Amino acid sequence: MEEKFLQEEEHGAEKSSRFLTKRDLNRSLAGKAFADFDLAKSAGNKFGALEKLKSKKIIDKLFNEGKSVSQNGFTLVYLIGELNSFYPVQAGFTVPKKYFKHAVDRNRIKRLMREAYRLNKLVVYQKLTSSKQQMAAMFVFKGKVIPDYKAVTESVVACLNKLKV
RNA sequence: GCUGCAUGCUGUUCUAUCGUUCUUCAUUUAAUGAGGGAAGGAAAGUCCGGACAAUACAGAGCACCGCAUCCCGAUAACAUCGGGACAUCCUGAAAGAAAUUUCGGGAGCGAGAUAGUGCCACAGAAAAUAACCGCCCCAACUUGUUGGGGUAAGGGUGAAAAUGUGAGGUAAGAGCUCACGGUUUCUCAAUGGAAGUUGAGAUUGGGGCAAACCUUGCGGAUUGAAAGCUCACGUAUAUCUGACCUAAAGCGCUGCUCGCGCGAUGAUUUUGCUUCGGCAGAAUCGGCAGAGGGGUUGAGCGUAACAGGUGCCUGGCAACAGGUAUCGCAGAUAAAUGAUAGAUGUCUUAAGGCUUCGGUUUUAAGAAACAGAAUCCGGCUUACAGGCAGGCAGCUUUU
RNA sequence: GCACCUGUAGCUUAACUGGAUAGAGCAUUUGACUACGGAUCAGAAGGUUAGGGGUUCGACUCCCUUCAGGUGCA
Repeated sequence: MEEKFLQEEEHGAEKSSRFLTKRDLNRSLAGKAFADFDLAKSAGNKFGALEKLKSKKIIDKLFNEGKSVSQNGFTLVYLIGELNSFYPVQAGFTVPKKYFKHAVDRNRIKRLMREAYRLNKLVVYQKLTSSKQQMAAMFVFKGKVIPDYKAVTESVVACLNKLKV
């Protein structure tokens, strides 16, 4: 089941290759060689576009079939499977509109979560690389008050450690 | 000087480390390096007006929706903006016996109540063809009652009672008459660029509500960037059921109506040729309702150069316009513009030093709002810590 | 982003074309009945009609505005 959407992506990529742009080039190249992923070479504190979870298909699949762990109001939804990316993990961050009406507050929490993930993602990368697996992940904040950076870091690290990979 | 109110402007700055996004160049083939750009006055609400895009469009009437004092101007346009005027409302002072008027300040989100319909609870005789009590006249007799009539001065009810006050007049009363006011409409004169204002004269007797229906005037084609264009993928006008129509069913012209047009020698789509007038070929063709099944939901463009910003000059009371110089100023899409640490400016509090008692300075602690672009502009509305500016009101001090 | 709808007691809802004290059911609470509880009977409390402003003599109702909640889109 996990291999299906990868095949579809490759299928589409080949057929549309006449209309490729720079962005498409990155995508097709990244998709071809997860097996060559070198932790030492690509690792670091960066968090580029290819490490972000953007495909609507995968996100739908993630919320339908994924498992979750939670800590202090932070929920991490994840799904082991193959991605169309070079990296072992693609991650996204979201805050529901229910408890935070203003876009400023939602953006602030997402930024804090992204920063915490960026600085602490190596643990997961090492695990997944050693077991040759890929994972889609989505962090959801369900609390009612805006947390500070310290609390966010603690909770995100706790979530990552709880993962059973 | 302090406090409060509304208005306008402003909306701390910098360094280091680690990062995000767009873009240019280089190395070169996937990433790395270097340079540059990266939220607001409201980016918000989506309340108006446009640009832009697609679709539609011979025509008339009706319906529907929106706007609404008047004048002059501004603007691409607006329900917007600037300047002025009036109705109306609030408030202070003065005059008068009173109605009311005059002057000052503030608001002013406002078409028509003699086109028609409707509504005005309770109370009250009566809520819009006013007679309950009262007042007056006449008649009758049982001599204080009944009947007929006149009367809107007085009573009380109410949000509102039929033009206010005074005098004449009368059987009693009444704009019935007069004076002074106010209301409606008109004429003349002065003044002003105009709306209007002021004065004189004539006329008038009609409660309120149109943010009730409505009438009048003006305006409005519909849908919104999830528009739309290109590419890729895919493609079904399948099939079944129901009632109906059988050359008029229907289709088109804005939703409806009228009217008109088309309706198989036809219509629509499409291919080839062409002397661009057409010619030839192919495919499809009654619609309605329901059931039922299938596919896509990726990429690029639109998309960042303009009713553009800033400075200066000119015109204008101003909104704004013209000229000139200069600048290029976000472009994401599960959605970039951040995190940490430190310094700095502002304010508050506490302690200390100096002082010409107005302040100034050092240290420590704390505070800093409303809020995040999503096609783009012009407005409106709402939110907003602190600071600045001029204005108004109150209190206090000095002269 | 665009278009639209709805707010009445704790909950579910009435209130006519503006007219007065905003009415009911469930829940809550007090008392009665019972040995106790339930059911039943009698009573009570609970409303900024989402907030603010306006029109009107008078507003849940009409108009404007803000807030909250919800719906739809190729």
